[in-house]
Amino acid sequence: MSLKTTSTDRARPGDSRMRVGAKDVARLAGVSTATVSRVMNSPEQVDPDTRRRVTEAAARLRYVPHGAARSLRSHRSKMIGAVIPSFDYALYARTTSALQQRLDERGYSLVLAEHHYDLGAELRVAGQLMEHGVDALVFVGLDHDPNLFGLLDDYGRPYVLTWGVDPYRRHPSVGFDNHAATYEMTRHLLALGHTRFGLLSAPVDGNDRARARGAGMRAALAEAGLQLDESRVAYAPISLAAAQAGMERLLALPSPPTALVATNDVFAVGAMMACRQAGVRIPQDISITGVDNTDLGATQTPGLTSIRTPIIEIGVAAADQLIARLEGREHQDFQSFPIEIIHRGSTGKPAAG
Amino acid sequence: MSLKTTSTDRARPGDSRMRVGAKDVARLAGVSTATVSRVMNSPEQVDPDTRRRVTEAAARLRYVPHGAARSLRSHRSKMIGAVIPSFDYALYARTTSALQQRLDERGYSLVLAEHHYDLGAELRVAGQLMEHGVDALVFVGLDHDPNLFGLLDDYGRPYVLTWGVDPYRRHPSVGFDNHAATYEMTRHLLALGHTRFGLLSAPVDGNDRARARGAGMRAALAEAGLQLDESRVAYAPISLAAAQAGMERLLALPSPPTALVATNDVFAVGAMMACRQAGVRIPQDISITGVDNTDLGATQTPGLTSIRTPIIEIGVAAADQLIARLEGREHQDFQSFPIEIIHRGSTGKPAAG
DNA sequence: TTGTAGGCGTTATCAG
DNA sequence: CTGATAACGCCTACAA
Repeated sequence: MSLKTTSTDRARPGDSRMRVGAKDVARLAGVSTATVSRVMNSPEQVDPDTRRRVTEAAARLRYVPHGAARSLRSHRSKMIGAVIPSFDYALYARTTSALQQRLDERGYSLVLAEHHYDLGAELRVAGQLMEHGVDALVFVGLDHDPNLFGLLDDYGRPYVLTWGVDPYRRHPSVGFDNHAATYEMTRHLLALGHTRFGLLSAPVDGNDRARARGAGMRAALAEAGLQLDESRVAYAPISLAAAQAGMERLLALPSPPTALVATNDVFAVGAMMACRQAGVRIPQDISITGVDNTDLGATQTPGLTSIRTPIIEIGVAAADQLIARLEGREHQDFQSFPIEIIHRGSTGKPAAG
Repeated sequence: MSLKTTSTDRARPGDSRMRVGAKDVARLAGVSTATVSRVMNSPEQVDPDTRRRVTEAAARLRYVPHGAARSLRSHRSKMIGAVIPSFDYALYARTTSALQQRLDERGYSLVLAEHHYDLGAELRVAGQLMEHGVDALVFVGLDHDPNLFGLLDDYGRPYVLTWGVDPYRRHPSVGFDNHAATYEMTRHLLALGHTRFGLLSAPVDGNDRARARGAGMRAALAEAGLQLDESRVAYAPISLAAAQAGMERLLALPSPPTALVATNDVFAVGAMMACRQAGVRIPQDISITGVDNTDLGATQTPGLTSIRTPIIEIGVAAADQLIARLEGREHQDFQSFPIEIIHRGSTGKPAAG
């Protein structure tokens, strides 16, 4: 049995463990609870003098409204749910940070869940967020368990997909063109004269971003009459060590690539490490490119050529869209932000011969 | 009387906008709502056959319990709140990720807020989390607005401070010895023969970690009969650019440091960039050390000597402690994890003469 | 093992 | 502009 002070002690003076409720504020201010509620939710409807009395009483008692009761009655929780692959990954962390800041400015809180690239887990945690009564939901990517959309439909509240724009316009989404990112990058490498390409990618299953990025590269190659040799493709979960291991395999090939496209900066830096250890010079022996333009890549020697993606913009736009929808204001269901190659020292012409 | 569409109506196209409630499940399973509730919350009290019927009915109707109603009645929301400085910062993101994973395993969700190093904002968002009815709270660091603890006391629910251990044992806390981190690092640099030290630190106001790390360095120097020249100290907000600017100032001094202690890896890498641009060689001209042993530092050339801090352990321990307290199980209020120097190429003996 | 019934604290409705 | 009152959907005694 617990030795904790029990709630029966609350009768004792000075040990008032009772929660302060609207009723207490109402009594102190000499009004009804309805008026207290109005002061909290639509102050303009209340006489300034009454309002002041209530505000003071609330402050004096340190009244904190009971969110659950409010949600139950009003069907609004002032919470937004977000399900992301992992925020032990700089990108999603930054987007999520932007999202949270924007929500906070508008008086919303963020309930966050990860799924670690398991779409079944994503479905499960999305259900938990609905259980908590979030007013709207944010997801990453376009690939999801088919049941997710049924669940969302039942739930009947706004949601938005991020980091990609649904080409079929079935689901509101904000992001950028993942396909174009690697397409442009590959064009850049082709222009430098490369013909032997390698690809370091995240597993594409359930990951539309990785899939689109791989496709973008292949499209650019096809336009140049080239085809990606599948033996020069390595898949790895997003971690430096895994990327490094994948790159070691590519370097050990009889004729390794002279240009490596990594689908994100973490992979690119892992590849750089493998090159350093193997004595392969960048960019003299191999050019390496990333996507997302993170600090990790920018601070390498040489600096990593990468694609700047709208990491912050996505978070802000997602927040703005959802809040606009919740408040019945105008909004855009689909938004695609521009991207841009950032040239640094990790790319160059292939070695002659 | 309820006007809810019954389960037979739900096939009707387009009209099923009514939320499915326990009542609907009860009707379909031929039991009372009390039994539905029992199946959800204490299944072992229900006859296996009844349980199965209810479970099936719930699945069929895709019943999602209404968390707000549950919270209101049961005083448990199954949500844990965390307030962190920023998760656009790899460290806190990783700790938070570990925290979230652990909570998820135990059936809790995470409500997250940032304060961007503003203790007033921290107090405010903590109040919001309480409003949402979180069952417990996690904070970063030992420095907080004095009113925060009053608020927490009113709230009467568990909380834990992280990334430091309260020396006075006033507040449950899990972390490590920030003072020791830079103390050990400075000893290492002293042993290499350095005497002219620089410090690159976060602003110490309201940031006990930064303060303790600065103090640890000064303590080691004092033991060696040295004193840190305040002109060789630069303060910067946590960003590469700010750190770089701070380091540029130190490098421009008449006699710049031969050893730089940065209070975290981001600062150290910013300093490295400033050195590269200024043509200052690492470690021949200057040794640089970080704290936290992040990928960012590990992948630099040369690799950054840093202190491994218990980033993951803190998150797991915080989750475990709070859940144990919520469930009335045994737990440790105070936990300090070990740290360790990771030697890489960024440190060496000072140039002769 | 299961059902009945009341209320958690707030807000929406309606009347004054 | 303000007050009285009835839900919101669930859980928990208590009774059967």
